[in-house]
Amino acid sequence: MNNKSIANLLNKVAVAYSIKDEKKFRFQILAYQKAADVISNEVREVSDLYKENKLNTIPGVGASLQKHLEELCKTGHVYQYETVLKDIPEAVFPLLDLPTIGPKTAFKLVSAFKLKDPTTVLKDLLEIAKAGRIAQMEGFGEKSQSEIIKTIEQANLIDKAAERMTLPFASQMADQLIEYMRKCKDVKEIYTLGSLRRRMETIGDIDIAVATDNATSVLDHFVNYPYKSRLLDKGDVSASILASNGRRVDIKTQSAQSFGAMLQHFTGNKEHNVHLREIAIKKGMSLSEKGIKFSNTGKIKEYKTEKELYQALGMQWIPPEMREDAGEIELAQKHAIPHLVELKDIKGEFHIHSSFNIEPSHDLGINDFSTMLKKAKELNYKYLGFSEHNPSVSKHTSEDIYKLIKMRNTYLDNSCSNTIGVRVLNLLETDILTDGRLAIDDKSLSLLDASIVSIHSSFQMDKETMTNRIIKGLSNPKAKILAHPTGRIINSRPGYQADWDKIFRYCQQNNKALEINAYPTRLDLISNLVRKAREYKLKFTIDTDSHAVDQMNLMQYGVDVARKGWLTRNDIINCLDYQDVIKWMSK
DNA sequence: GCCGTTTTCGGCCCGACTGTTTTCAGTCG
Repeated sequence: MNNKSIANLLNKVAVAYSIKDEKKFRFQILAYQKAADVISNEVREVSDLYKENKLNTIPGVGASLQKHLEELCKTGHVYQYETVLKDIPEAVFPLLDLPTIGPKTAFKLVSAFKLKDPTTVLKDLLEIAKAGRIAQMEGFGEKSQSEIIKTIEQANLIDKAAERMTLPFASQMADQLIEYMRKCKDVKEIYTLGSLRRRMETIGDIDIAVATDNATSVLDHFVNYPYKSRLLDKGDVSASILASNGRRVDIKTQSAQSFGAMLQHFTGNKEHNVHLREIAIKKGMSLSEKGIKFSNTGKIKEYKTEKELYQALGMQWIPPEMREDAGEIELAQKHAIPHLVELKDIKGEFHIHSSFNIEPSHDLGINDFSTMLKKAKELNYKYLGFSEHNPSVSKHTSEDIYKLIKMRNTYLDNSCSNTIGVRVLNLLETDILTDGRLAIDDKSLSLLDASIVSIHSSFQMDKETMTNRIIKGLSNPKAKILAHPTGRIINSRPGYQADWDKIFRYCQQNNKALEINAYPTRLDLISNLVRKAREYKLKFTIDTDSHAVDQMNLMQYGVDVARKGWLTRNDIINCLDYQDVIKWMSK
């Protein structure tokens, strides 16, 4: 059973407790939800932690949950959960995906109409609602009935777009909207909120905050957004639309006077905010989106900026990317928040695919050396590493491969790099073959400053074989960077199974770097693994993996992931000067 | 069911919104 299904099970238990007696089980419900949340974000598999006897290292898992998880890993089921879930029809759960329907409502509906089949429950309920039978039930009315019809029909529509957006996609969508919103003179300040502001790798909805003295004017402007497909909601202070690409956009307005409190509140994440409020309570304060209420006076103090709000709670301002309740609050209380890496710290990159044809195993880039070098100059880079895929092994002898690489290097040395002041690194993206050998031999590798190595085949290996394969690939002295380490493709392919602790330890002991790949559907290494790798004091590179010159603009998203992993510029190889990069590569 | 620079017992986040109600339950972020 993987983490996702375990989290799913714990959430179901929470739902069952809500239905049975929400008051009585109030804190169990919270505990189960929290554990489900932690486990769904945990990079270590629960089944592995069980084998290593480390279940107690999962935050939010105490003695009782630990016992249940052990039973689950051992036998595949948990007696107590089965007992609890016995009275809850499976058809309840699909209804919970509908907005405005929670455990109680779902259970009432499923019971009243004896809905059994979870695969057809939405369709069945829609027919019942359309026949007007819901409005007759106690606690329901015409409005809730039409709301149910609307949300089920809407769910069918939205389902196709149910995949989360990648960060770059959401970010560009928000930029476009923000540019439009700035045309309204009443917009004083405008920011993204929620997961987008926290720079999560994938985003559900776009949330926007506006500081204004005239909410009506701002909201009127918003609902006239040209790329709107329809209006979802509009109140006095907030509104929601469905954009023409099917994505939901929410906007919230607030006076500049308490804009900081609102920004903080809606940036989250939930656990971060809960933790802050617990701290506030101990100081006799109560925290909300309006500001801080002091219990001795009963008065609410407003905050213009987040910084003032965090200060009032006795801590440093926390960059949004770090707000996950992963220890950042404790750091802020000690005024020890690291100075996170910024885009301007980046001095070059190592993973660029040009169009120079060395008859590679995988895709070529579409632009030539000089085009990419000019772009590097524009970005104020001091160096650029070319990392075409290695010449295909099946079609060439090792002697052919040697000649191809040598020819590329000659062209590169004669490129425009000297004239424009961007140094060139002779690199290559070399496949780690299934047995862990690199795709090209040492003689060819000797032509390079260093090699990026990566997995491009046989993703389905078992964990131990894959771990050994990666480590063996990295063991070549020329192999310095492990590219897109987990191999995941967002919304398409999960990463391969590997023992990350073992790989991180190897990298630490052997001076190897992990890549943070900024390509929109990769964003790999993923941020929670970055944070883990950081504990090993590893070095990282941030690369765009560009196959076209415009993709070099995507560096920001790699920096976002690095920041989310708490990295400073000292952790990152491409924040070094050229000479220090060369020194590191030859170590 | 979890957790500990007040605690191993006794706490555990906050407000808005909505609909069905005349004071509240359920849902959401």
